[in-house]
Amino acid sequence: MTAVSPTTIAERVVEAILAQKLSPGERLGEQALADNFSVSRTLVREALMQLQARGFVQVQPRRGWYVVQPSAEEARDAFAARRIIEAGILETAGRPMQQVIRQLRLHIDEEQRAIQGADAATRAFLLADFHVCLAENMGHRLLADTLRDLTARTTLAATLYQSDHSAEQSCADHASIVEALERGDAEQARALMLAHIGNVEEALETTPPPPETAPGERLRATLSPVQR
Amino acid sequence: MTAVSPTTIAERVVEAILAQKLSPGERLGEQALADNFSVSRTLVREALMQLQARGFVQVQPRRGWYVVQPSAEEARDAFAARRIIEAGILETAGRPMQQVIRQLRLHIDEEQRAIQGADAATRAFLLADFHVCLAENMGHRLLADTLRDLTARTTLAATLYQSDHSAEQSCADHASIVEALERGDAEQARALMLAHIGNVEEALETTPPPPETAPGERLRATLSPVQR
DNA sequence: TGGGTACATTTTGCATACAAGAAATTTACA
DNA sequence: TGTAAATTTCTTGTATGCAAAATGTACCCA
Repeated sequence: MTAVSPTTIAERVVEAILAQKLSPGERLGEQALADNFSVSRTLVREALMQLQARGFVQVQPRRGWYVVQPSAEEARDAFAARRIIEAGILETAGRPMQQVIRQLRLHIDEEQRAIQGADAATRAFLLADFHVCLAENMGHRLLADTLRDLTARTTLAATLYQSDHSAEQSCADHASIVEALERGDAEQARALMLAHIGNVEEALETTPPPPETAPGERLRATLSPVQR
Repeated sequence: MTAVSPTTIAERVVEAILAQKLSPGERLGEQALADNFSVSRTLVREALMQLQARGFVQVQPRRGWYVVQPSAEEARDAFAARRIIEAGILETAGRPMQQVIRQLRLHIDEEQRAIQGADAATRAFLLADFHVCLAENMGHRLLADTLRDLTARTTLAATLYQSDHSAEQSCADHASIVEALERGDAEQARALMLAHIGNVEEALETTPPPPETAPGERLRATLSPVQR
């Protein structure tokens, strides 16, 4: 297998979380991960420390590492943060957005293909990635990084609180946002984005089944790089 | 010495960076840090991986770890991100802010004391921390974390590009922002915040002396917890 | 049968050992 | 004396070893 740095491992785990191959609350055994990537626990631990700093995993001392299980409040926090950042990005949308719009359209095409063909894993990943792409293409690299983490958190919350929000709906929302941008109507794009985030947030069940204390073992061997 | 976890080490290093005890571009030797904290390189590496994920340090493979040296473009990016986030936070400022304002006033008092008495280190730290406090007190914990990293970056840029912006001016800006909030004039607060960030950004020399390739060795022993 | 204690197993936390690459220094030679 | 090759030293990258804590299991006794 090709060389695996701690950063690579961290990436793979994030992909797996976003693609719902790792559920919130799931335990991440150091040795299990090490075996999976054919490296020593040292590298795994370094990767996990990175992910801890980014808020993807928590560690309970001497107990183990767990995929974060956002509380309802933390989920609301993440949505609130996203609203501020994404609205802000669209507010400052300048004129020359030909290239941006082209890129986003390509992304939406990908989303649509995924909705028809691919698994829920890839769908969720792409739907979240749209927001990251938007930020990146608008020239906000740092905010794109932040959004990558925030969308991961909201996606996690969606699986945890059994969202029934449809991928089709999200994809349609994305399309109308891009249309507004194309018309040069940044204000409308902003409004649509806020509505979209609101829809997704409201699709979460407000009173969830008490987050099962995750006996979900088995670290599915599916930590391979995301196939798109 | 009391127990030092990787996270503790990371915190100390961040404090040292914010307090300008570590300059941008400065090399961080693993062994040097390990000796400093009386731990093994393992813990230091784990801490550095955390800091890498948060954008505080870079690693050049087989060469070493360095405090990030934001390019002019990256600095602009960080300011842009801060504008979006901080303006967004003030935009959504609700009514009941008694407690928030009290806290912020206390912080400003601290800033003023630091301006008269303390070293440049503590001053810079507190001035950046104001923005983190604001976010935190407004209930945006996640954005507060993000701002901690972003303000660190802009502070770094300020030392790197020889900002001549005065601490007094910043502190006065902070005070007028809080005053606007107290009047319930969120829109004004937002405008003042944008102006404040703009002032700080413009104080950076646009064409800096080519960032000296940092022969700055010597990892000052001053990684002790910040004294305030 | 139920409960509690002792023992075994597993897993994390941390240090250390060792290999490999980069930089610094010395040596060789023109 | 200056440049290039060779060697030494330093530093990072990764694995492994060991101790401590937590969990699981067997056993004993009432």
